[in-house]
Amino acid sequence: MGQPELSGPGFPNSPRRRRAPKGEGHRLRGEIIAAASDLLADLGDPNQLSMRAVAAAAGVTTPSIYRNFAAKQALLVAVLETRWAELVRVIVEAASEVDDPFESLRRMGHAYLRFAEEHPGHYQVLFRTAAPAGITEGSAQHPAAPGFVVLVESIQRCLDAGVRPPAGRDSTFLAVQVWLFLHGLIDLRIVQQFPFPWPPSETLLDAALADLGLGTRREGQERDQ
Amino acid sequence: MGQPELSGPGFPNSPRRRRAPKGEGHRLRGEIIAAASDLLADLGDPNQLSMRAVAAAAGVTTPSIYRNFAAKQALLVAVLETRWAELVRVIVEAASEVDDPFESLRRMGHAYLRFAEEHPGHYQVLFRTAAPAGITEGSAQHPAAPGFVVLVESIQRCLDAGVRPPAGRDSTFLAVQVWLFLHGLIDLRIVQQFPFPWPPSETLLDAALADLGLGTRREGQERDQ
DNA sequence: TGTACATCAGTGAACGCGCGTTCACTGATGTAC
DNA sequence: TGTACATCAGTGAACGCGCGTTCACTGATGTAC
Repeated sequence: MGQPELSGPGFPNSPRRRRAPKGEGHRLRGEIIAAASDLLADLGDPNQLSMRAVAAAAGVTTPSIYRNFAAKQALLVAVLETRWAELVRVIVEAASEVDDPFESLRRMGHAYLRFAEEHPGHYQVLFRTAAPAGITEGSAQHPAAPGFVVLVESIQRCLDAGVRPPAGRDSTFLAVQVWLFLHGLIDLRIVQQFPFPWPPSETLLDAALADLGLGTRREGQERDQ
Repeated sequence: MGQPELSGPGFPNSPRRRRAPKGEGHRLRGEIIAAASDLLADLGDPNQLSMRAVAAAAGVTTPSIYRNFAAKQALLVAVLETRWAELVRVIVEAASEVDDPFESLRRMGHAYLRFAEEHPGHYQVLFRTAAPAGITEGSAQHPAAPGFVVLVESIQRCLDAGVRPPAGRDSTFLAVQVWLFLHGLIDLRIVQQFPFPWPPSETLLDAALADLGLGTRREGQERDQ
């Protein structure tokens, strides 16, 4: 019982999409980005994303996409920008939840983990797609830059609180260490789903922070010089 | 001047491949694996590898591949097996170069880094391709297993030498930490070529080992209990 | 030593498919009179 | 208020391409006699 759902463009009796008022054709643009983003969340690979699938998900025929995006690459760039903004927003929010710099850093890391767990396809796409056109070697203009800056600042606040890091490490070096560890964990465990009896992600992250002297210690503090 | 090189199957005047003696058709099998492996070293993505390209690189027409491999997937599995074996071989060799457990561990890590730097496409493929058929959740049968075991043993030797690791960590946990860090570094820096002013890889690795109490220290040792 | 024949490694052509993209078209929306 | 017309968001059909795979075939290798 229940007809298979044959509707949308391309199917018999498909109702034509109600066309947008003049000058507001760009409304569809947002819907296309959202549709492509949703599909990428599952696929995790831009090569697997077809313009036909995006069109179908947006409830539109394929050529309609080309009114809003010159080519597939342009659509991908637009999706990437929204996903980067989302990731940065999530970790900045998490970091500003509390005042204690160590707890703040910890929450950032956990938020980063959670983003990857909840949207593995997006995490993959963020790092696996060539940087948007116009962004070259310098890291300053990369959409990841604001997020990394927040991490460095968060660690600097811990250092300012009196932590003595291992010899010769500044906040940038420590940020790189934290980021690499988190990325390795996410990529192997969540993205590649490498079969392995992994310890809990939170345990691993907290251990890594503790090893760098950035853990949230409740006793035996050596934070004061 | 100089004719464009039009030779090989499919081109005019192409010399037919000299056929192998009877019963030795499997000789071609090895050449196909080698050709596919070479191509993957550059591509880093099995989806980008075409059977036509493999055939051309092996100096043979496409259908010839199907005498040796039932399908593309079977060829990929065969390539993966050779690449995993190579990676394990390289790190085992590096670890056995010296007796000192700390220096041995350090050399393993550097060998792992070097493999990824020299064959980024292969490193990518090892972790990005679904495990060969028949290998499921248990990690024991995964081709990476022997390599990981060597890492755990190497770290255990350091612990046996008297190192006190951070509270409650055993050699397996420490091995996971080292591996995740290395993988994160390799994936972001070498595979994804993420634009960033990276510190030298060796510096990062040595710092990570030192943080875990596994560094090669020349003075101020606290290894003895 | 010579000839007829079976084997099977490798070939050339073609299959059906999904892809990104293009094109001429349709018809609701909005405006001019 | 009513009608003719311009605009342009969205459509349906098709393009050329590269892909994995299949098929009937070719012809050198090796063997039987």
